[in-house]
Amino acid sequence: MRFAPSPTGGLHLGGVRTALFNYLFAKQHGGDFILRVEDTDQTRFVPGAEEYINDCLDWCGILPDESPSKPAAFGPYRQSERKASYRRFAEELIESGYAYYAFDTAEELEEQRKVHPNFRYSHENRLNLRNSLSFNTEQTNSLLAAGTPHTIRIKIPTEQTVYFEDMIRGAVTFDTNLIDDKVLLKADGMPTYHLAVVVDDKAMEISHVFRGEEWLPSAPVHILLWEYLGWKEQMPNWAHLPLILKPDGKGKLSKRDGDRLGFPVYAMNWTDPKTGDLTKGFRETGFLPEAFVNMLATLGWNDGTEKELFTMAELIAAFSVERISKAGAKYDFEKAKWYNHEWMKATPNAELLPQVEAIFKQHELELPSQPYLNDILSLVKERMTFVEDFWQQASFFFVQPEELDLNAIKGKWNADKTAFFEELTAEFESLSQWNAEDLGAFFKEKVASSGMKIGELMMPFRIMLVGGKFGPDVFKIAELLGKKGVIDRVAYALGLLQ
RNA sequence: GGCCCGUUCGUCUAGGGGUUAGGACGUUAGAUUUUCAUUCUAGAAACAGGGGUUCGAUUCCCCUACGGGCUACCA
Repeated sequence: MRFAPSPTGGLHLGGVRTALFNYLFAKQHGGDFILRVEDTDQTRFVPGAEEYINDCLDWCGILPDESPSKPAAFGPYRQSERKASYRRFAEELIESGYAYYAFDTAEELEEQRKVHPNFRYSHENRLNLRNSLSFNTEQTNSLLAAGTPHTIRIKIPTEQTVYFEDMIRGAVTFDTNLIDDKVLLKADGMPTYHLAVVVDDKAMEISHVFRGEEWLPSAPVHILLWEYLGWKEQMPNWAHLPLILKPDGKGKLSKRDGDRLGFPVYAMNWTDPKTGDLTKGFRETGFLPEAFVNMLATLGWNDGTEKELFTMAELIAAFSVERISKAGAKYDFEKAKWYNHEWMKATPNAELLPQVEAIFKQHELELPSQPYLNDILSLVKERMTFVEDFWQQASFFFVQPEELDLNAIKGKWNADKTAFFEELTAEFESLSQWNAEDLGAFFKEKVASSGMKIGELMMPFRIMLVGGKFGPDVFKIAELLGKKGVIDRVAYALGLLQ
């Protein structure tokens, strides 16, 4: 068995999900995994896209089979390199009466659409248009001999019902009277997607096609093509996946929605080589690949239990195409963040540390020692949704805050409090133990003997160390900051309070 | 307009002829944390509508409505 995710899979959330489902299915059934990259239209082909898609899938942990049973000869194919082959099959269809040459220019057809708003190139009007069905053999041959630009169109039959069994939707039927004669080969000699998928899937011996629901209406054309080319027996199974929709409003999720609503829609940063526009990726937004994959897999699929957190191995074991839902899903970035938070907590520090260290580079700071960093990460990890949050949560450990939120304490400040902190730090000097527990006990004892309330002194202490009303346990912070750090910060704050 | 696909809390979904219609995100309240966040507990919140079939429909069938997709020499 071989599997092929949709052609542009990798760029967009939906595309990555298609590839993921494809991968899970292939892993379960022992199939090779092929990434099918198609560049049917050279003007649309984007340099670097193929490598980018591979990098995205690699980051997600979706990897082509390392030892495919039939490697080189089985693609992935570049359509621009296989022009002759597509032409040959298109002409074969003409010979067998399933297709025809069409000489109408794009402009002529456009004109038709202006006059007849519901214009379709079909059995209803094909004999009134300029093609090898309405012309006699002589006319056609002379046009061909003169090198007249032309397309090749499929001749859709009348009065037939195309039926197929979709792995997700079950029986789907189409009335051929309502299907138009799609272009198979364009005037420039390149195939359209319709011809290309069929020819390539045959050549690659694809057994299962996973693609988005937007392809459902063209499925009958593909099925007819498999039949007319004489390959009916080898036709793959189809699975049309539900679409991922905009969180608000209407329609499919697009990369513009991400920009507009402030979340990524691509797996990784992508810079369009033509426009230079950057589209932000989940990786660069701070998502862990495990969380990204988990979030994608549970968008439109579940295992029937209440389990929501899955590793890749668990997904491979639990996945089934039948349990993919049929309806489109509005994308919810809040839930995506929750997945990342859960995975952040589940990921060992050692794996997070390299990314945390990168933050120090960004801020051009000297890297603290690993054990120290590790302790701090443990302390703030569960408060973080993204690795980037580390800075917001813990930067005060490494940089003494210059701006302190003094407003919170200034109003009630008095000489007694100044005295309290001066004495406190003096006594710190002689403390032999320096850990959160002892510090807390010492602090409380000291407060009690001062006659003041603990609530009046805890907050000032926190603000002196952290700079604001946030952060983990004060004494934990004090412990990690070290004796000298604490004494310095209290002195600094006292100076500001004078 | 035509065709195809779909429709359970705001969102993602479980369920499936007889259920207190379950979970998660979000939200609200309370507890913990003498901060903030986390965490915990509790609450509000859904079967699109109408016809059948049936003793009984959220579940099966039909219609309508709504949503989405496609309707290019784009994929």
